[in-house]
Amino acid sequence: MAKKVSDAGGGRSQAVHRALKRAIIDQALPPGAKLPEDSIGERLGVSRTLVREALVRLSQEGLVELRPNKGAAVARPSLEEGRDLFLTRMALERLVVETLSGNLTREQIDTLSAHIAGEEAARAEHAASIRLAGEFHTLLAQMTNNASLIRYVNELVARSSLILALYGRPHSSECAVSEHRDLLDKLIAGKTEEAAALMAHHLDSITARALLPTENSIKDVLATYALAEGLA
Amino acid sequence: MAKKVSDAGGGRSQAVHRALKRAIIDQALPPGAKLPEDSIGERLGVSRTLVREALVRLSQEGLVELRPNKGAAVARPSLEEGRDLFLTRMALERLVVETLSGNLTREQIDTLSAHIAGEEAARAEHAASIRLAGEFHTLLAQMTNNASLIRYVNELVARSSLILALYGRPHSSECAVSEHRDLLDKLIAGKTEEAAALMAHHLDSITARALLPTENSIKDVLATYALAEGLA
DNA sequence: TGATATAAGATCGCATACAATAATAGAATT
DNA sequence: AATTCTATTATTGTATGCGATCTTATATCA
Repeated sequence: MAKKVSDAGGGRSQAVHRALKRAIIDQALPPGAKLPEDSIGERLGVSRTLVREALVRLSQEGLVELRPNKGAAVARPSLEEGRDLFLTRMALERLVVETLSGNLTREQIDTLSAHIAGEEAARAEHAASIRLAGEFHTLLAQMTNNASLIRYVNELVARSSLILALYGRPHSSECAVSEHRDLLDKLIAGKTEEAAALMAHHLDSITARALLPTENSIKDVLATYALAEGLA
Repeated sequence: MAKKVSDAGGGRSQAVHRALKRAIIDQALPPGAKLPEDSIGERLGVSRTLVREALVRLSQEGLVELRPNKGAAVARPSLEEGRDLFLTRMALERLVVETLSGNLTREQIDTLSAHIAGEEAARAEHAASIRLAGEFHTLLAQMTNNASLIRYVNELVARSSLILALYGRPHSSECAVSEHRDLLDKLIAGKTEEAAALMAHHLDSITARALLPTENSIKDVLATYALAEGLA
């Protein structure tokens, strides 16, 4: 039984997929970045075929755009798409919360606590902080053991990083870690409705920090001019 | 500008994807059916490459299973997956209802009414009836104009047909058409909570008709034996 | 000089070829 | 006859090649 050269498990196409996905989420490949099959394959040591397969998968996940005859690029979701995405996230994460509330095992609680601690520790590093914040949500989803739910939450969280990259404020640490802590407390206590409300508020804050500021800044700009013109 | 030979739009791979998807949903390709790349390609007049691409997409949608080195097959979701799927569907379709309630345009109402009429008309034909029932839900989702929501509802509705094929009762016309009618009425009237409740009940019925009967049938079988043995 | 046309290069769409793995059938052994 | 081993065949995994399409640079004309 000859050992495979070097395969992180599950076929080399999946490896390419994971590599690209990671690069996109970490914003090493920013929204809009061109993704030529040749160069990627060359860089990763695989043929265009496998890159293509990975790109198809990524496009299905909404992380890359596949423009016919014009090549693939990292997706640049519109503001409307961003809004819609967070609405959908809210519906699904409410289900997550409802499923988990009062049903967390000791082990799960420890895992989540440890993760939150990790978030607090990594507060300084911008890149890691973003990733960890997202992982908290996927971790919760994971614990529901609901395959569809897990898949969709994973996808939406991944795409959220694109939204934040495009429209998020530079300095905002996307998720207030304390909100994660509070949410966990409610989940442990089995206060389902309070937990759901917290999750809603939590996602709303993220949305507000990312999507609304654009509108606000317009208003701010106008306010400045209004003042200059003596218009209240 | 030479015209393309015959392409229903958007690349031939997508055409293969649509063809297979349709065949799966119509249950022409039942759950578990093997999907060899070259026979499909031969039949559809394309190379394995394109078939492969379509299969990858379908696997991402949860309609086919991609067993490494062992070929693709139409997915055979477990009962648990079925349960989870309908739970997730419920969360998303609740959002659909909330979004639409009281906001349907005259045109949309007409479209939906016409569709329901179509469902009533096709009540006899088993295959068409299944498809139309699903399309009612995707039609509703479409009207939200929420891209993520649309995609996920489409996916889940498609997969639902697999669940029903596997675990559904032979004669049950999956969706009671009257429930669609009632739901539409509530949506028009803007009675959001009632509409949501109706949708929940509607999906619950489907679940019950599909998932629970398996347990019931076991009981039925046991009942038969019980009778034969003079028990109960 | 600026705009348009045209040719060169890069990149994609798709088919095909070959290697690797699994499935199958047949022979040999017990 | 049943079972294991082996050879054959079918099917998948991946790379590569060629024609088509897009992109760009260069040249031509107003």
